[in-house]
Amino acid sequence: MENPAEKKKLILESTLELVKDFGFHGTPMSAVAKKAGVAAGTIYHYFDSKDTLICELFNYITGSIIRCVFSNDDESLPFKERFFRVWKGLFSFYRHNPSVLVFFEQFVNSPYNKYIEAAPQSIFTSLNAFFQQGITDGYLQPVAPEILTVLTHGSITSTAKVTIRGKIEIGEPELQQIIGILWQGMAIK
Amino acid sequence: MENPAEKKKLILESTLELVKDFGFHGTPMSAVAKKAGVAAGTIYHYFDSKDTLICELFNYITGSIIRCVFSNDDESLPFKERFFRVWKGLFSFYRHNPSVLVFFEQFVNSPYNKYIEAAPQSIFTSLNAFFQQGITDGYLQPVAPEILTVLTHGSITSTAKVTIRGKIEIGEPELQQIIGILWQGMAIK
Amino acid sequence: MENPAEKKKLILESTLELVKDFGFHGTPMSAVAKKAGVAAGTIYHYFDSKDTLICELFNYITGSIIRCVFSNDDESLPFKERFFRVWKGLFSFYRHNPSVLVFFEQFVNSPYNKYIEAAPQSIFTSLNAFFQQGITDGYLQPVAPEILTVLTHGSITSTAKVTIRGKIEIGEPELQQIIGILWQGMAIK
Amino acid sequence: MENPAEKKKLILESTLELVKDFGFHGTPMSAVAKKAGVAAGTIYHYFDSKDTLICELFNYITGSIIRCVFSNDDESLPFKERFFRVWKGLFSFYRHNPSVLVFFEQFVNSPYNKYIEAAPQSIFTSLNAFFQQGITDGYLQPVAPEILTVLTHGSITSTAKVTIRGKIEIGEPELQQIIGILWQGMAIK
DNA sequence: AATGAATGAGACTTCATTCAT
DNA sequence: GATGAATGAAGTCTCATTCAT
Repeated sequence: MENPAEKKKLILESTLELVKDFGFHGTPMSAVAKKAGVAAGTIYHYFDSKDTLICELFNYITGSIIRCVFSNDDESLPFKERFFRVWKGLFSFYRHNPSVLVFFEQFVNSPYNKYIEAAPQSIFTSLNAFFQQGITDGYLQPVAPEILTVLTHGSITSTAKVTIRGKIEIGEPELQQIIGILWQGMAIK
Repeated sequence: MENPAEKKKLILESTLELVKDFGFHGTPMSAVAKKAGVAAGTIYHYFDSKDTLICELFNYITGSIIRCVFSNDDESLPFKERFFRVWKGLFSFYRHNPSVLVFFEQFVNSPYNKYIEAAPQSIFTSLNAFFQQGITDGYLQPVAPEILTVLTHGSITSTAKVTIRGKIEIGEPELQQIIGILWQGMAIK
Repeated sequence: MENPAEKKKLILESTLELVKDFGFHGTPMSAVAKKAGVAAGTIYHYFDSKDTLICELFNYITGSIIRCVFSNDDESLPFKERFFRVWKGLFSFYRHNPSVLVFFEQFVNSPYNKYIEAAPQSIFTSLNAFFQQGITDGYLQPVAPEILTVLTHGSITSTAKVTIRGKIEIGEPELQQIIGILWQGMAIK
Repeated sequence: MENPAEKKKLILESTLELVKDFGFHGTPMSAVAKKAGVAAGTIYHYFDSKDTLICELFNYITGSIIRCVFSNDDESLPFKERFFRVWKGLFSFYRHNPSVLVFFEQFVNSPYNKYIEAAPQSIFTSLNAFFQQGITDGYLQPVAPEILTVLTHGSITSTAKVTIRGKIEIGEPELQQIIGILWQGMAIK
């Protein structure tokens, strides 16, 4: 924790956990400070304001989500398998990092979303590229890749949320059904 | 505005608009009062607290969403057409009532969601019944109807959100593509 | 309750009960209205303000206390017995009407006490006269009657309070001891 | 004022003065802050709530009253003189610290009194011990010491209150009379 | 860099009082 | 006379932010 970068990360992670449980407004800076084990004033050495902290946290988790997508993709595999792997990889990431999913959803549905424009990177950009390639290579129907991105990401987050809440039992067979429905609708033939 | 029920509705609608633009915490009771044209104290004749107001508003919009689903369905039509009509009806409703969509998403992704259990009605219940019937009647694949509900509602809200934000141009052809993808994946044959 | 005087009394009694349990500030006019079974506005037909209500209630209970003192006195009895009867009568009254005692003590120890000057009657006036007579008739030591009044009333309220709170067991023998101590100290010989 | 303990004390003393003049509800936190020369929010670093502040203030003045009793007692003196000294010491303390007396009386006669059970110390405990010793050593009549405590404390506060209000002229001779009455009633012989 | 006491604007809420019915 | 919805001033309390140490 002596490393400044480490301390900044510690503050971000603490905020992430708290926002999951209590929301933006249920998370005072004092609570972040306490969870991170630093003084309230210290946070302001790393972030200009609470809003800045929230926005930087969004960029931080966006990076982790994008890395997840890339780490699960393998261009040498058949495209159908790539699609299944990417879907399941991102689903698994959200399922096991519910605080990321909850924060992401809170952020994009809140007034903060106006800052998304300014974000240096986007989950959707990388997924768009993935689908563009699938279309170009003749595996997917020729629709706007943005549409496939939205449908896919929406299905992942929706499924992850019901799974996390435990309202529906989602096992491996159900996942196969869900991805299969999407694939069948999106694929050529 | 003379009718007490009207005034309560007026407060709910005012809150809905403000939450769309400013979020829960960006919407002080004083702003609700001002927009509704009542004194701050008056709100407390109709709602015990801000939390109560928020939760009642959730039930209020849930009712309007459910009515939308029912009003667009017509059991005498072919199931495929019913699916398209319900999807487009709900999409259209969200698209033209963005404050409902934004509030709904903020609510379910916030700590308030723990009060959903206690809600008297649910959007998902009515969609579940719709899909159960499609499965029973042999039009849809035999997967859990809850899964079809989640996928369908997720696709509607995701599409509505990108449409509202204007990032992607979504016209009638694109809608047909999107619903077509889902239908092709979900339908038998 | 149809009689206006009855309704005024009803409001006073309702206030008395509530103040015992919740104090002045813990007793909103709305609670008084509810307990009295009238509308909030109705109270203002009988009392100008909450302060007026509180002060009139003080006068109201002062009257009941004074009547208690007089009703227990009997000038034909020996003075010692009169003293014992008055003491026990007032003690018994407070003990069985704790709301009167609590209200009285709250009132005299609060900033309202500045209105006592304007009160039309006083408990102390009648007790002063009682003791003056005892002094004049040679039964009590020649000290200022106000002093005897204060000592006596203080002993009654103090004893009543500990009795009501149940912290000390006060039975008939203890009462005899207490009054005996006072009498022995105050009486001649 | 640099010492944190000093600032806490400053807030307590400010509250004490204000409550004397305006009562609990006549003393907003903003007034306490102003009198103490701190910001409103600062009070909440030292006390969880207004109720906590009031209760801690009760404990604070209880401590000062108990110290007064002890500082005026001297076990080497004859018991009668000890009694006179303790009575006059406490009387003098209340007389010159009317805010303590007024606060104490307001507190014990208010709904706050339910918190007295939880108080770490009590005036009555120390007086009880004093009287128990007087009984054991054969100077006082064999009645429950709690009774003597109640009578004595009641006589002190009653006398102090009339003195403070200036309604009766209480000089040294009158004090002697009052304590004499009590002593004569309580003492053996 | 780090601390955390202090600030004070502003949030939620209460409630004495009014007044149209 | 009676009602009770409506008012809005004022109260308690929170919390993002600052700054002397």
